[in-house]
Amino acid sequence: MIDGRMVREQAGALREGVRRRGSLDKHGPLIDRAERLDRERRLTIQAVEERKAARNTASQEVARMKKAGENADELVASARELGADIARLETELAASQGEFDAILLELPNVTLPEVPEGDATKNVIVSTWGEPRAAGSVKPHWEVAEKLGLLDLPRGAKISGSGFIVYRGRGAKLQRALMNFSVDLHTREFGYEETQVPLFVNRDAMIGTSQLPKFEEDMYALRDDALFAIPTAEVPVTNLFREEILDGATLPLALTAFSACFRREAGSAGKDTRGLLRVHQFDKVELVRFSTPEDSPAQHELLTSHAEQVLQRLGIPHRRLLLAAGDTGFGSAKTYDLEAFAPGVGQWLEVSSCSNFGEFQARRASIRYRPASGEKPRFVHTLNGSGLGFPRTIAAILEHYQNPDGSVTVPEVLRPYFGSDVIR
RNA sequence: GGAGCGGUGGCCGAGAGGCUGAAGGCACCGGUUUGCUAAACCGGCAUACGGGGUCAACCUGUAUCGAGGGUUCGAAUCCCUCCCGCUCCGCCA
Repeated sequence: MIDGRMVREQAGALREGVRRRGSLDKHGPLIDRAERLDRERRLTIQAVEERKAARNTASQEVARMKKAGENADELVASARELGADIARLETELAASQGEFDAILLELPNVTLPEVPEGDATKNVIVSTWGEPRAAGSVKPHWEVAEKLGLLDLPRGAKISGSGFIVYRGRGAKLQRALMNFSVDLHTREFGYEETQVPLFVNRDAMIGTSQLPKFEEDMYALRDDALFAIPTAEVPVTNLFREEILDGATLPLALTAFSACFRREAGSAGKDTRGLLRVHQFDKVELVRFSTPEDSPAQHELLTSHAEQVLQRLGIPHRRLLLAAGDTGFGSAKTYDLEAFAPGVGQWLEVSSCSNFGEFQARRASIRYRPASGEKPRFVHTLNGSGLGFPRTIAAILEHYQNPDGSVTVPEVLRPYFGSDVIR
């Protein structure tokens, strides 16, 4: 969340931030309201604390008088009145403070200056890698997959619903090869610590990484246990250090996690949902980094390059997009999307989204670091990106590596993990 | 699921209605001293939010002893609910 102090000291920057996202109409009035609440809140704080100070001195005087054997009844009575006053003011304070806090949770992060303003049409293609095959020159992945027996979509729909994928045989194995290859790459070459984390997390964790309260309808929830299925391993991994103060010397921290991810995709029914394009449950390797504020822009480039490396080693043509403010995620200050080209469906598919959250998540989750012994704790910057999301990566492989006879060549780096060089 | 015990500052650990923002120790920082390392001694050492201010270092108020409520003039201390940990029993694997 943004710093509450910004409401008082930099309301203009906040307004400019939401304007660049194209949501001034929606968030502007919230900022106005927050400014009023902040003034109200501080006046009430003063009033409450004045009375508490008076009560504290009175209480001490009562203690003194009783010890001296004097009658303190009168003072006790007046202190009791103060207490009633305090209770009333505290109710007021809780109301304005509560509303103020709720607004803070609703306000998106302010994007960095280099992020273009406007909606997705203003996204910038930063770079392109590889030679995409002509759109429509090959069959869409679902046709190849069906012919080769890699996916069983009807049975997935039968046991869980559409958007729940059953991988079979070499389809399942391809996924496992992808997992082992990527985790090995990130741990061996790029220095990430491998983690395995819970797939269900509590509400505090979801708030910490800013999935909640805004996007509750997109989450699967186990209401009996007050747990949510994670939409990405970003949630458990980033929250690992919630309410902790890290030793500055350990930064930057780099963690990776392979996990299943669960998304209800409410509101996107029927949109790009064929085959592996948009599913409710999928596997992904996530990269998470924690850094100092000064270092986070460089860490962001580094993390994005790690995700890109996966695509390059796989030999899949792809491009990097700098998302415009309006297309940048709620909590992100800057996001690169990596898109792989899938010639069968003729589309660029988002396979990774690499974001620098600044201190937005760290503030919510209270993840701090001490720069050096004796110094004050500061919020870390959190970053994460997928490296990569598997269904769309598999879609890209099945299309890019498709041969005229309908077989699919296995990318070279996967062969040691997959066990053969072609799926036919 | 049942029973018992426990949760206090960066860490360990006292305290059992007012004298406790919290003894003592460790760690850490500054100083003195010994030719280096080490030791000894002295001093310092929480966070958040208000207010004031020649506004990053100063003064002042409030809150914080797992969380949230309650009793009281006053709660780390008493009561209730919840969370977490440990031990034992039961249940499931």
